[in-house]
Amino acid sequence: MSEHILVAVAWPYASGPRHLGHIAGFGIPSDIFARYHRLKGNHVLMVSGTDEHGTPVTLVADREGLSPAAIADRYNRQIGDDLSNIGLSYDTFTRTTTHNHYQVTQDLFTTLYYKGYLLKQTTQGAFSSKTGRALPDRYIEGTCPVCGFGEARGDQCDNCGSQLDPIDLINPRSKIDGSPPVFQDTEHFFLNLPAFAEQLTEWIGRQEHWRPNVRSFSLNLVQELKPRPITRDIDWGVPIPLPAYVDRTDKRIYVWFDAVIGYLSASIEWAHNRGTPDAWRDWWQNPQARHVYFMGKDNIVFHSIIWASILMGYGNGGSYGGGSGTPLQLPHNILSSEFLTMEGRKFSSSRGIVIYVKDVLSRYDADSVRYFLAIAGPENQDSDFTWAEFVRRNNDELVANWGNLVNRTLTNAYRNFGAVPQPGPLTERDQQLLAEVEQGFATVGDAIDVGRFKAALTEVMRLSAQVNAYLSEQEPWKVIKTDRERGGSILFIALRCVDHLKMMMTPFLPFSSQRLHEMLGYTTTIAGPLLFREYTEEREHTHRVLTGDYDTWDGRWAPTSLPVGQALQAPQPLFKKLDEQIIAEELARMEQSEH
RNA sequence: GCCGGGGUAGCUCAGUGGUAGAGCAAACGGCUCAUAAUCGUUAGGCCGAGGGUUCGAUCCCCUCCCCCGGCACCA
Repeated sequence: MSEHILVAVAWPYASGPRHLGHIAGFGIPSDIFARYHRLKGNHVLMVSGTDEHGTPVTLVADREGLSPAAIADRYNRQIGDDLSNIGLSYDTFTRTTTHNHYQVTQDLFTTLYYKGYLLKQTTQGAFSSKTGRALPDRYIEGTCPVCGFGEARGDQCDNCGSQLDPIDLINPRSKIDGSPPVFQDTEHFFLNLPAFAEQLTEWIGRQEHWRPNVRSFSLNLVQELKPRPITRDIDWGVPIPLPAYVDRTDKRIYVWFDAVIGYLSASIEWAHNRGTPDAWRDWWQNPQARHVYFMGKDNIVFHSIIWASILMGYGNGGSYGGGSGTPLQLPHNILSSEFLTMEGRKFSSSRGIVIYVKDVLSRYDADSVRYFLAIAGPENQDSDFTWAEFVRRNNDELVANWGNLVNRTLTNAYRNFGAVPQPGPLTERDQQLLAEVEQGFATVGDAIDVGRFKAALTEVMRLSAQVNAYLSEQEPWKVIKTDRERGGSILFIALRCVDHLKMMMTPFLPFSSQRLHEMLGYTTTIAGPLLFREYTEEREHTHRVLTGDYDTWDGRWAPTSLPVGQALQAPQPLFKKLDEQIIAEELARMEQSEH
C-alpha cells in the first residue's frame, strides 16, 4: 500500500550563497529519502524554499545599497540553481516572500491569537542610536561584565562562555555601525509555549523512533518552556495581521515563525500550482501520512518544540485546518544531522573557510560530490570534508568499485554481443549472486527508510564489490573464447546485477544512474531533469519554483527484468578519476580566500 | 556554568553485556576484461582516562579530560 510522505527540508537562508555544509546536512539526506520513496511508489511531497526575512538580509542590503527584496531575489536564484545542479528533487522549492506564504503565515498567526495562544508582553529592546534600527543581541558588542573580555557579544561572551544580557555589557556598541545602543521598551507577541508543555511531553515521549539525541534533547527542553517572542522590531518580514498592526511598518512577524510555516505554505502552493488546490490535505490532514523533517542539529528546537507547538495550537482551526476536519499533522520524524567541517575547521563564510556549492559544482560532477556527502557526511556525528578524502573516495571507491564494475561489464557485453546476451542454464553460483544482490532492495531500502544513509550506500558498494569478485572469478573474457554461451550467461548475470544496483544507486547518484540506464538500452527516465517553472500570483508578482515531473519517471524499487536481446549503447565511463593535483590546487584556492 | 551528542585500527567511520568490525591506506600474492581499475591473503586496536556494578564491561553506572551543538532577540 502506498504511503503519503512529506519530506520537509530546512529552508536555506537567503543572505548569501550556501556552502557544502548546508547541502550535506539537509540536502543530500532529504533527496536520497525522497527519491527512494518515489521509487517505492509512495506519494512523496518534498518541499522547501529560501528563507528570506530577518535581520541578516537587511544588513547585506544596507551594505550594498539595495533593498532586502533585491538581495533575497539574488540569493533565491543562486541557491535554487545550486540545489537544482546538485539534483535535489523538490516537488516545490519556493520562497518565503510569496503572497501565498504571507497569507498562510498570517492565518496561523491570527488563529493562534484568537485561540489565546499569543501573549502581548513588553520587553526592553536595543536600538541603534544612529539608525533607530533594532539590534538583535548578537549584533551588540561590549566588554564582558564577568571576565572583562573586550569583544563579548550581547547574548554571550565568547571568552568566558557566560550568558549575557546586552544591557549588562560595559561600553556596549552596535557591531553594525559602532554607535552605542539605546534601550527602550517595546511590545511584542509571544507564543505561549508553556501552554503546550504537557502535550509536548506526552507527544515527544511517544516518539521512540526518533534519534536519541533529538528526543532526549527535546524532552529536556520541554521542562523549562517560556513564552517566546514571535514578532520583531523590523520592517522586513510578514506584517502582523491584526487591525492595530497591519499598517505599521516597524513591527513584523519573526523570521523563524514564518520560516517553519513554509512547510505548510509550500505544500499549499504546490497543490495550487498543479491545479488541485486541496491536494495538500492528503499529507497535512491525513493521520496516516508520515512527515519527515531534515535539518542540521542547530535547528532541532525550532521543529520539535516551536513548530510542533504552532501545529498543536492551530489544530483544525483557521482557513486551512478545516476541510477534512482533522488537525494538521505533527512531525513523524526529525532527522537532524550533525555538522560538516572543512579541512578540520568550522565553515566560516566571513573568514573564507568555505567551499560554495556553485564553486564545487563548477569543477566536479554532482554525483561525485553526492557520493562523498552520502557516504562520509555528518549523519551521526560531525564529519570532516578534506580534498584529499574527496579525491580518495572518488577514485578508490566510486570509480574503482562501482564505476569500474559498470565499465568492465558493459565493455565485455557490448564488444561480444552488442546486446543483453541470451543466457544458458544458470549455475548455483549465478543464482546465489543474483539472490544476494536482489536482497539489497530490502536491506538498502530499510536502511534508507530509517535514515541510515551511510549504511545504505555502504551496502550497495559492498554488493558492487561482490559482483566484481564474481567477474574476476568467472573470467567471462576467457570463457567466451571457448564457450560463447557460458560467457554470455556470466555477462547476463553481471548485467542483471548492474541493472539492479543501478536502481539502488539512483537515490544517491541520480545523474550517473540515468546515464547507465540509457547505456543498458532503456529509453525511459528513472531520474530525469529537474525543472524551473514561473508562477504569477495576485499583484503580478512572479516567482520561480524548482520542481520536476516526477510522475513521468518510471523506475521501481524492485528487482528489474533486463530484457534479453535489448541493444546496449557503447559504454562510456560513468565517473571521472580526479588528478591528485587538485588537492593542492583547492587548498591553495582556499588559503587565498581566507582572511 | 547548565543541557544534549561524540571520543573505537594510520585515516574515515560502523557496532555489541560474552574472543573487537568495514572501507581506504600498508605488506604479500593472483589476474590483465576494465578509468593501472579488479580479486585473494596478512598485518594492524588498554574501544578517551580513572573508579564501580557484573562470572564477564568497549557497551550499564559514577567522576574526570577533550571535541561539537543548544541554552530561547543570528538563522
